[in-house]
Amino acid sequence: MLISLDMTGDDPIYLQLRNEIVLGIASRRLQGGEGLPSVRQLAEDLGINAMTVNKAYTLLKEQGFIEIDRRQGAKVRVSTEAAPHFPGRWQQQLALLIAEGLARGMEKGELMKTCEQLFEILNQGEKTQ
Amino acid sequence: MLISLDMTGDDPIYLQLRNEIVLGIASRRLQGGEGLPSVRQLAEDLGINAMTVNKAYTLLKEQGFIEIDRRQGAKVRVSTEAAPHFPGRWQQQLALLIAEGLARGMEKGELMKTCEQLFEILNQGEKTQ
Amino acid sequence: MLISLDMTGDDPIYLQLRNEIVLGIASRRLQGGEGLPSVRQLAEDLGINAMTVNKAYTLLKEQGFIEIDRRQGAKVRVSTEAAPHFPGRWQQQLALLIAEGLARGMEKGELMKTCEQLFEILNQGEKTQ
Amino acid sequence: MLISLDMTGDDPIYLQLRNEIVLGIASRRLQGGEGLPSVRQLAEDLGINAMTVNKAYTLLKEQGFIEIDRRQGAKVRVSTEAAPHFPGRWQQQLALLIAEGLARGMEKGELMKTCEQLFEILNQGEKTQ
DNA sequence: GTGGTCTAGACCACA
DNA sequence: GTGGTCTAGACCACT
Repeated sequence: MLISLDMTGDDPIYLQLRNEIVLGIASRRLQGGEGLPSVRQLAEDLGINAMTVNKAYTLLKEQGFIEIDRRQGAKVRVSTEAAPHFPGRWQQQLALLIAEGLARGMEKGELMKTCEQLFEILNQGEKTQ
Repeated sequence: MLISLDMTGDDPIYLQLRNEIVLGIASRRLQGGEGLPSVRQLAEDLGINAMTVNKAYTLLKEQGFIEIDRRQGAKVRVSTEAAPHFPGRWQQQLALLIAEGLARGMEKGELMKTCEQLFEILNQGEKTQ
Repeated sequence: MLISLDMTGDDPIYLQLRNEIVLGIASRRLQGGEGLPSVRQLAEDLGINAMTVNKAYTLLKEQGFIEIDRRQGAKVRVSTEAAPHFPGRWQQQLALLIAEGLARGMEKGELMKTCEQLFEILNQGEKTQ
Repeated sequence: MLISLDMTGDDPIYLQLRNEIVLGIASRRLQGGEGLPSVRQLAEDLGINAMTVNKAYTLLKEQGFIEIDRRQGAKVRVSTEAAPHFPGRWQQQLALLIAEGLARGMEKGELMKTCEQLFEILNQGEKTQ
């Protein structure tokens, strides 16, 4: 799976990495149960600090996207049960994005169509960026 | 319009303020053409520094949500035709949120329903948080 | 002659007005010796404060573009002899603009062509904005 | 690279600093990819506040002249392909300067020669002021 | 180490 | 009155 990071952008690297992995899981390029590269391996491949990768993995674990086994390394979580402090923050962010569209005069149909398209693209395992 | 800020959270105050105003515009609690409080006034009301409010206003101006008139202060932009560097970043963020839902096993219907509900709540001018 | 002002933009109104008049002189929509509207008249036409117009006229007089006669009002200066503190500042600003082009990788031919086109457009008395 | 600021003039310091850096890039005193001093370092060297330097850097970043890397600080952008909201404003300013020349009776040849000279001076990496 | 954010208080340009 | 700029000093996030 290709991971692209922008070192000069405003977003912290560990967040970019976390987001890329979430996108990978959603598009099933990363299957449930599939193992992730080790922290050191991935750090070397991406040319970044191991602590940065570790931070991304820890975040993903806290948010319920992956599981970390000290012996087997990290792997994508299979079934998704409860996820810590998920819905509130997520809905809040989604509401903000929708508000931005509304504030710019976006119609309901236009918004729903965009959401549906993005969903389909991800669900078919194609790459969005 | 009530504005609530979390001074202890991780999100910068100027961003929270910017977001609250965007939500206000989307929900029409702030009408197009309506004047916003002056930088100093709002800073005093919220108990924050004027430069912080200034930063939020400047950001909103750059993103096309408000206009700043040297004589009358800031006011909500009426017709939001021009949207500087909008769609790319916005779609990217939306795709990420949808991916988070997908990665947690959310169904398409569930997602679309959530989006629609959020849209309706905002469009009816009710408060979301 | 049409004068368009942007009340919400970043540039001060008196400067916008000064610039519009300079453009008018350059394109000969305002002929040498031609009288300008009185301060009060122009202020009323444009819907701005008379002091703002006065400031623009004073600036134009200081820079040698117009002459102000207390009895006859303001009129475009006919022959252009010496102009106070002109060349230094003007060359400096021109150098900065050219530098911006260079810093963005603009070629010499591209730059010269742009300058020539702008010159011709103005010299033919057509409107540029 | 020497940077001279006029603390008593009308131009904001952050703008003067921004302009000096643009001139430096255009004249290749600052090479593409070259690192700029850190915000604090430059502020101390110039005897100004760090936030003022920060504002100049942020502006240069938004206008595509430099990149800011959280790890290595700011550096001159190598390939300047993307130029956010560049041409319109730039042409407008250039047209105004040319109009000032025209309104003072400057001939076409004189203007073109001046532009060419300024271009060559910058392109040869010599200092203009 | 880096840049990003925030504060309290000041002065200035504009209208 | 408005926003724009600047200062000195502080704390935080990221790497």
